[in-house]
Amino acid sequence: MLDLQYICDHLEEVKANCRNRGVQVDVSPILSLRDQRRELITRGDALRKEQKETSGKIPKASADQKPALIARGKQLREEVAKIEEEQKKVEEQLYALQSQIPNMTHPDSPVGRLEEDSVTVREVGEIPEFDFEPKDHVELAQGLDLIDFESGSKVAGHGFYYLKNEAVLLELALVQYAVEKLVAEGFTITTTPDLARDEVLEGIGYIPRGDETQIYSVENSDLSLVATAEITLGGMMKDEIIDADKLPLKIAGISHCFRTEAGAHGRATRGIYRVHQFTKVEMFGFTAPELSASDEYHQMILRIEEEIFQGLELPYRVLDICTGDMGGSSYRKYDLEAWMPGRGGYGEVTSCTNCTDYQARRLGTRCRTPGKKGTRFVHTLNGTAVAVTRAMIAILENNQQADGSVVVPAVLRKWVGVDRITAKKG
RNA sequence: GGAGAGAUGGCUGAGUGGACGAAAGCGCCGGAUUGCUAAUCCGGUAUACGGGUCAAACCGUAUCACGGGUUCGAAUCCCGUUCUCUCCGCCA
Repeated sequence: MLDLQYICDHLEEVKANCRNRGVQVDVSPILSLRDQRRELITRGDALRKEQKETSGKIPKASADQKPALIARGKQLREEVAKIEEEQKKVEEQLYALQSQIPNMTHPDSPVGRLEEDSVTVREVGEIPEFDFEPKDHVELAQGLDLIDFESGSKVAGHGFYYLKNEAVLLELALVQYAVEKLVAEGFTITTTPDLARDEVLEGIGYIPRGDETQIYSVENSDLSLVATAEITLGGMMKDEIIDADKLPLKIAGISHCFRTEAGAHGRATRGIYRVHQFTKVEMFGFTAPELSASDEYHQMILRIEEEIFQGLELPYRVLDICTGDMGGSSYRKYDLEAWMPGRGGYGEVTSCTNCTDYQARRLGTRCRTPGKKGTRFVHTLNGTAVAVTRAMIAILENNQQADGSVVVPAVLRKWVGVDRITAKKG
């Protein structure tokens, strides 16, 4: 969330930003709530001061002074309790309101509401020309016995699948390839929990429970299945103070991602484009709280994402995501969309976001500069290295041959073990 | 899952109802001193919130895992939660 003081001092900018983002929230009450909070704190502090003084006098007081002091102490206790309750209520309202306000936006982010308002920064790679009718990944997978949708549905329902045969090797290869790249880039790699506490989800900006939620939650617990390792990677530093000279922290994680995809019915539901579970290698960053630092990190993540797809020899474009299409935490966001012949268009394969201090404030992740007083909230960033299912679609569809076989990208062959995936005999 | 022990500042660790934001040591910062890769001595060294200020200084409040309770008063007593450790069970 945004800083309360910042919101109050920049009310018009915040309101304009909400409009650009397509977020409907009445920001106005925040000023009076802020003032109410301040007054309650001032009054509470004064009462607590008297309370301390009163109770401090009691041990030294004479026997006939004591009853009056104790009576006053009791009275003060009640008054303090009342004030504290009021303060709690006001702060809850403030928190609820603040949580609805999205992050401020990079001045260069395109303003718009729809996906189409995002701006293509560049297109890289050759879109393949086929001298035959190209298949989509579902048909290809069927011909090559790579994905078992029927068993997936039977066992877990629509949106689940079994990868089989070379598809399994391809998944492992993609993960290995991404990890190898990230290690070379100086990331600390992790495998993260696939579940996380609701408070961590909330800190990152997810709403774990409720009608519209994208999150699977575990009953009778405060745990939810993670939608991305962004949650668990960001959560690592919850309530931590990091030495500023250790920044940026470059951490990556492999996790499964679980999404209910509520409300997404009918939208690209074919195949493994939109599924309830997939494997992903995610980059995360904690940087110094300066835009120069987080911008630089953001560009680095984007470069790595591009290099990963260039290495796979897949055509893609980079989108500068418009104000209306980014999440609440985002200050700026780029997507990579790979060409997917089966859809006859581009499909999102990665995404990278600079959240500035928006997530850090709620997570309580700060940094301290040695020798300087105080702490500041760090900037956080996240980006996809490889989302396995999406990358697999792009590989299968772009690398398909007239005979239905699929050429394995050269960089993955050492793990897949073959140059080409062909139909099984028999 | 069962039994027990524990959680104190950057770290180690004392503190079992009032004089405790908290001893001591280490670390760190500043200074003094000594001809010697260092030692010694002195001083300082948390964070958040509110007020205050151009900015500081400063003032107040809170914080001894977290949340509640008892009490005039809680690091200290009681309850719950989380986490850590030890032993047992189970298990990959």
